[in-house]
Amino acid sequence: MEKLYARVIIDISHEKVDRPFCYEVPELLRKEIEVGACVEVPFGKGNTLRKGYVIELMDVPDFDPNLIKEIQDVKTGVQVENKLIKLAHWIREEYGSTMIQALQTVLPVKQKIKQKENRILIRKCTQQDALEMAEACEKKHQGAKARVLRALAEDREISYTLLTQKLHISASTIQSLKKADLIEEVSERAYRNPLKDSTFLADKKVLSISQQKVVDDIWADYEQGVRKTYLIHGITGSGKTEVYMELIEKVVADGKSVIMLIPEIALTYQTVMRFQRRFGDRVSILNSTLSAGEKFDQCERAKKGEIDIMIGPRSALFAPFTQIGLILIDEEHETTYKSETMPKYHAREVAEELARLHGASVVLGSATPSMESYYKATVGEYGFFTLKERVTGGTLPSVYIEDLREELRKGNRSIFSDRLQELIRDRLAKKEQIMLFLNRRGYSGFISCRSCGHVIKCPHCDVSLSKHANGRMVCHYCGYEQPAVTACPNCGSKYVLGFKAGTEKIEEEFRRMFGEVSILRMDRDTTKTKDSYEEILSQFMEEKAQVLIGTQMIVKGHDFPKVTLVGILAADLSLGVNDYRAGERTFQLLTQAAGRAGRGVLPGEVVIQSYQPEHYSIRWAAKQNYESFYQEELMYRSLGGYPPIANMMMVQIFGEEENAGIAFGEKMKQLLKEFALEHRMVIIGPANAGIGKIKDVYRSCLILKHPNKEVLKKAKNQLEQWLSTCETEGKIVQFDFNPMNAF
DNA sequence: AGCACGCCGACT
DNA sequence: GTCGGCGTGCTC
Repeated sequence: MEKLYARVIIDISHEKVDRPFCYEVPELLRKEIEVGACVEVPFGKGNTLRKGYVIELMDVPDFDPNLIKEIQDVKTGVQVENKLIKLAHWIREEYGSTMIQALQTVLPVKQKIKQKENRILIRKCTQQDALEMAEACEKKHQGAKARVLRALAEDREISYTLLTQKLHISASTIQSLKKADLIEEVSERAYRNPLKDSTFLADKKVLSISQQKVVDDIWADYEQGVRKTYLIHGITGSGKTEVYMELIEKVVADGKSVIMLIPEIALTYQTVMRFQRRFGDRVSILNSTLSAGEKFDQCERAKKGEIDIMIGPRSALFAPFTQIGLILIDEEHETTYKSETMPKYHAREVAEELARLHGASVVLGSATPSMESYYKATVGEYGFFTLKERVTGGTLPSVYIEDLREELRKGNRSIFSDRLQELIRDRLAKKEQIMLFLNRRGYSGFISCRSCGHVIKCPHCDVSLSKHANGRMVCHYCGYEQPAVTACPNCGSKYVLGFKAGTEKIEEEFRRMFGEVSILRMDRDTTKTKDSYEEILSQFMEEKAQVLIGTQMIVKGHDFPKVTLVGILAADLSLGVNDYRAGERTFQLLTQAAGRAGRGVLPGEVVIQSYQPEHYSIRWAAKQNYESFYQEELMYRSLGGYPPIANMMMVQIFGEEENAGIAFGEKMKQLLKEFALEHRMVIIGPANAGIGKIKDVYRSCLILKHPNKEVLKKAKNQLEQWLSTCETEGKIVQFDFNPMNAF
């Protein structure tokens, strides 16, 4: 029989060994060994037995066969790591990446900090003895030992890192001191809980009939052992969160854990407190503001079963629970659920695979579901529920669409249409709040020459520089900065003008037209520090300002009862981009923005300004009609061969030299020629990316399209195979299935 | 992490 | 010469 080999990662927490080793799988253990299995292997010179995990199985060894050792034993019993490694393997296959990359996304930051910070060495003798020993060592020219002893004479305890890094002490020195019984090592661990203890007030709300129906239906399936994915399409304010909480409670009572994904931006103090009030200290959060140590602690707590519910962004999927019963994804259409680094996985798809591994259900919720999910719901692949009533009360706002071309014809050259101006004056007089939203991706206030049209670009990126309030010109992709130019570098003309960053310009215009009003501005400039985002929102909530001007970030899930007017200043700026999701994104943003008005008792009005008011995304968003938008968008998607009807795979090529990426892409195209012909797979490109260069790295891409994702995965495997053998000359290739953003 | 190997200064 | 501390590098 053919021999079988396994790649094993050794479970010792050190980056250096964080790579696979090849072992032979003995005949006897063949049945028990699978990807994710925990094994015992002889390691190192002394062949000491160590714990490791199988990350891949193969027939051909990737190491000198004479030196390969055999796996000693398999540890049975399912550990958390088992499922996570299986999941990593699936991710690797599904999205294309190295196994190491997949493991790094799935396994909680390989301890690393676990001990290093807490490993402490303690002196086991008196201060006097230590000093004497140090002197003795110095006489014997044992400098390293002496340094340790002198340091320990000062303080009885010293951290391991301080010793090894600042005093240049090697492990062997510490080892010999330990043998001499002069020092002792302790590692202590104290949990840091990011959530402050709070009073446990189970304020359970009574569900509406339609909310209760959703819970009952899903729970009926659950009790019968049916596990599938459900989509809840509920308008803003329809009380999806109450439904989630009810389901969580039931699943937790069943002894299973729950993972709830929330877009990072919506993971605010209020949201967390709401769950904490209901579930007390059995709930934990994971987010980017947590330190690595805190994140690790939360994972440890999950592993030990101290918590049942983990809330967080897409990475929370990898919380080490042994038995997951339910995975919730709120605002499931959000693009942040797609990873932007390798492996470029989609949290929704990974959640479904993870649920399959655990025998769990998945519940997706959104006011504007993604095309993918809605499609699956309508064809019956997902369980489907709709929540149409606002439980919070409040009426849906009246929406007006204003044609900006018409305004221009009338001679209105300001950024505010006549109707918007009129309504702004009205609200200012009534002392009600206003939100102005600028739908502008990249928000760059670019600088150009009025005389020759030359646009000033970043020398490292294929992007125009933006003018900042401090007068300098900045690149938002690489951080490059230079003083503002006074003359055009191309023609020497003095008429170089910077268009101010969108929101800044609006604030200026607003003040010019409506006088001194308290205005808050929210964009990437004003939210640089960690808390500034919440800071601005709470100031607005407390009515410290009457107007809030911002980009997309202001439209996400916040309730401001006093807001009665929402102005969307240029609804179509995101439509122009060459991106098949532009229509969907515009619809979502407009719907969300419109949903901000009239959340309280006061009725709201929304003004959508646009240069193409006839565009279906804008028309249907104004009518808050998801279903009609979906039908029309689906038609365009199917015409263009885009998801959810078909699948696409983008092969992204990064390289140091200009045009080399295109040539390389051409090679890949040739390689796939036969396969493409056989499977009727469409290949588009290679072409330069929309942004051709970022941080001095040139970008190009190749696009593959096919109705069946499996065909694309096969093409990906062929390319991966080829890439592993050929000389890439420093070029990096990444795969992105059904990309979310223009490349 | 642990072990071997090899370098370099000190001492029989 | 050789003994022993100490840093370095490898582990399938």
